[in-house]
Amino acid sequence: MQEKYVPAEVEQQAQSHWEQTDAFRAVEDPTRPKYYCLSMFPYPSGKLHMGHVRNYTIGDVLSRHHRMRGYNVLQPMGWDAFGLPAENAAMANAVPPARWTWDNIAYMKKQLRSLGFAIDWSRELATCRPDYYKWNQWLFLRMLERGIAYRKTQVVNWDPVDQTVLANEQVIDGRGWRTGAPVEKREIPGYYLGITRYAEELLADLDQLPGWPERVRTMQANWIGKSYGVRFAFPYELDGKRELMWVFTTRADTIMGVTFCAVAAEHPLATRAARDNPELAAFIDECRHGSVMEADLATMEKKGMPTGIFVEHPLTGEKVEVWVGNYVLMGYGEGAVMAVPAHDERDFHFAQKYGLPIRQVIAVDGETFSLDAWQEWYADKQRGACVNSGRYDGLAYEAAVDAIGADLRARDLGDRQVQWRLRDWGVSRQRYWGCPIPLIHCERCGTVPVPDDQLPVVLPEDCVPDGTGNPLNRREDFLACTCPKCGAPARRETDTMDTFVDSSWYYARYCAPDNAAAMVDARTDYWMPVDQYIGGIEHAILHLLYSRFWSKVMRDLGLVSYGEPFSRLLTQGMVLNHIFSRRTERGGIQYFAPDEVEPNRDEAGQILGATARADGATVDYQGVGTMSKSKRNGVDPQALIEQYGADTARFFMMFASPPEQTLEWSDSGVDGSFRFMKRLWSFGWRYAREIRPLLAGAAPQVPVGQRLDAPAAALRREIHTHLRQANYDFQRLQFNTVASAAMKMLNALERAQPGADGPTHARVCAEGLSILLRLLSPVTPHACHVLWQELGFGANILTAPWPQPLEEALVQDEIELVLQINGKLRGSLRVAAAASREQIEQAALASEPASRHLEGRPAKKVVVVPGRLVNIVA
RNA sequence: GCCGGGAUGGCGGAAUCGGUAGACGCAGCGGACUCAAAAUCCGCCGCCGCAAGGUGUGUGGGUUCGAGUCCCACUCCCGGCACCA
Repeated sequence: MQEKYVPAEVEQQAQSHWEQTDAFRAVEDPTRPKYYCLSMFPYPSGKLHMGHVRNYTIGDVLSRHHRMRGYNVLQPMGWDAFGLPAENAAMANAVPPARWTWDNIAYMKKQLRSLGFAIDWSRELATCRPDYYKWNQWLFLRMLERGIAYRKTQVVNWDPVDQTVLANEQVIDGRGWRTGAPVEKREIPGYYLGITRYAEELLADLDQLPGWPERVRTMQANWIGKSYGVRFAFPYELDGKRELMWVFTTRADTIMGVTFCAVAAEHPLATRAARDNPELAAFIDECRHGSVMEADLATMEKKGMPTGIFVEHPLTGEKVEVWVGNYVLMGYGEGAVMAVPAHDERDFHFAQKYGLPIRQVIAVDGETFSLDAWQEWYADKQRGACVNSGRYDGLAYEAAVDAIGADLRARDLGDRQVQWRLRDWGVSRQRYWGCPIPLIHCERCGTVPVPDDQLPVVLPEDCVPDGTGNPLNRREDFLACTCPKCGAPARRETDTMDTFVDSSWYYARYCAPDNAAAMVDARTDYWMPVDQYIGGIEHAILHLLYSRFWSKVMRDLGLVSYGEPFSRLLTQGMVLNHIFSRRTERGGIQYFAPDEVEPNRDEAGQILGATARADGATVDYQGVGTMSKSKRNGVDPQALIEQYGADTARFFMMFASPPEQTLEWSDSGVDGSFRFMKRLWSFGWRYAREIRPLLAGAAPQVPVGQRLDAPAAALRREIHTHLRQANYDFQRLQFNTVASAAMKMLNALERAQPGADGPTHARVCAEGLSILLRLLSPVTPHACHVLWQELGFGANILTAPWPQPLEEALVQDEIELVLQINGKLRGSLRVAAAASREQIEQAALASEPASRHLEGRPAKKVVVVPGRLVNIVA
């Protein structure tokens, strides 16, 4: 051991020890409690970013902590290796996505290793490897056999210039990111997975996930969106035929207030009406432009046009005009809605805009209905009762819906129905860098599944996308095949799967990564479900919901025994950084890394804009946002690791804020963490020279019943108090205060002057240091490993028992209480720890501040909070 | 727009069940050591005030002996919105 703290040497020593002893290989062992600790696997974007460091440090702290508490821990790692950024990189650099991806994986793996994570690398997987995605294909075919996977049309963003499908991310203000051309909506066929079949179970099982944050369960429940309503039809006669226009509503109680209906631009009624109405045809064409994103649809201007077609109100027979509305979606519900402008905000604004009638049918006592403004109470179905509704007048929401539902059913025009917001999962992507969908198109036999013994359908790895569609469409060697049914020449499907498929079951594959014959095996039963899953809050809905769905499908196929894959979930807050961008000449968007620009700030230091260092021209400031490859605002932790070492980087990430909170990145503050590491090291150095010799080889625990003088007892009490706090914080996953507790322990040990005070103090000090090193070892494992060994605490800190606070060390004779008068702090009170309420009251009333403030008057009331404070109400 | 979350000194954050607001750090200021600097160590450090004291947890109300914490109304910021991952 040397006096100076040199992180590179310390970390090298610890890491080679772990490697030589294969310390983190996880072996199934039914005699020990298992702990499967999983961090969300990274997309290999190029370099680790701070979000990764945060995520994987949290996972590593938990893994190492549980290991010391006696669990058989599995902490694997892999790569979410398919996806769009690889295609973008390919376009920019003319490198095949496969090559780019594997280079990134190699670099990022080196970075992960340098951070010293306790990962079982023997289980590493990458979703772009055929031995992994073979099982995506295999399970897809099983779903197809059972009708869980099926084909229907989907609406996509279409770039008319590049002649390609765009991801939502590639649409900026309704235009293609590369071409700047207005995006069109286009309907194309695709495959869907029937997640809605599991809606009821996905919703109900949220109650069985107490280890998940409440907010995530709420978000999922709202996303699944179970609602009770009525599906009913408006009859109409057109071209001599009697037809029905179906709608769904959760507000059937307002049915007598319907003054018009609205249908999607793609609705058959709209198509029919446009046949001899060029103006309407033009409007429908206009609706084809713009984005398919819900956020855009919700915020865009609501427009409409009458079709001239009238339908009949199902209860009154009254004529109701049908409009085409750009806000009605064909793919959601029936593609048609009833409009009750008096009691629906969107309908209200639409009616005002186009001068349509508004008919009040709900009244609330004491509230005045007005046509001038939308008011909140209109929408509250728990208040009010029907008016202007004939035989339904006076009925409240539930009763009105019941009566109206019954009347519709009697006429065969509708019934009560449960509706879900959740839609089936569209998994087809018109992209190259993904898992091929294992289907063959035969002229004679139609679409034919690839037989199991021909799996996997291997993706050729040498394509270079150029932005003009899927290059697989031009790969004859991939396309050409024979029909498995009839043997005739046939064509392969070129659509690939959504990358959410890859990430929906990787956690199960880690348990049996080398099984070439099956997707999962008995080892999966040992490790699953994941005991602790850790990942960004941005995955709170989609990834987690898809994984839950996939698990239930695998369970129903008899592949696994669990129905929920993740027992406990920690959603870490995002690491944010400033975002700078600029419009390109073609109307696209270009992002700048924060170190490529010089920010302009106002007097308060707020960033207003910036200039690019490269060309000195202005750049727009977009505020802070999540660190991402596409926005180019990630911070590479490499510099941090090289300058300070992995332990400091890890410690700082944990210390900076609690895991669930968002973290706005800033370099300052790392110095403090490095200073702490240096102080820890030099205290270890001093211990080795001054303190340890006083112990004469004795164990570093204070013997039970050992009498200590007051300063030694105080030091020991402080160490054990911080330990008790830290253990509590570990249990509630608040690691920033664990780091604080470690700092407080070191402060206490340094203050105590242990060497100068003889063997008793040395003993307390040795015990304190042994607690500190064990407490800290999950966070800064390298330095703790070396110090533990060099200072003679034991051979290997990984197998040391987790420290527990001792009652004997915590007892106090006297405690200090806060003294308040009328709720304001006026002093303090020292009392015996065992003092009764009466004794405390008397001591408080007799105190100097009490007599000063009471001036002889009797106190109205004295509030005593045991162990905390006394409040005298004057 | 809808769903979920957040806001505490110059900065990151602490405060466990409604009980001392600002723990632990960063930055800053003052001092020691040094020829000097770096490193290290000691002290000070919410705001107003000479002080006594007052005031203070995004804003405005409320409940309570006592509110960062509970209730009502709002503002701003972040995440998600189904093809970024």
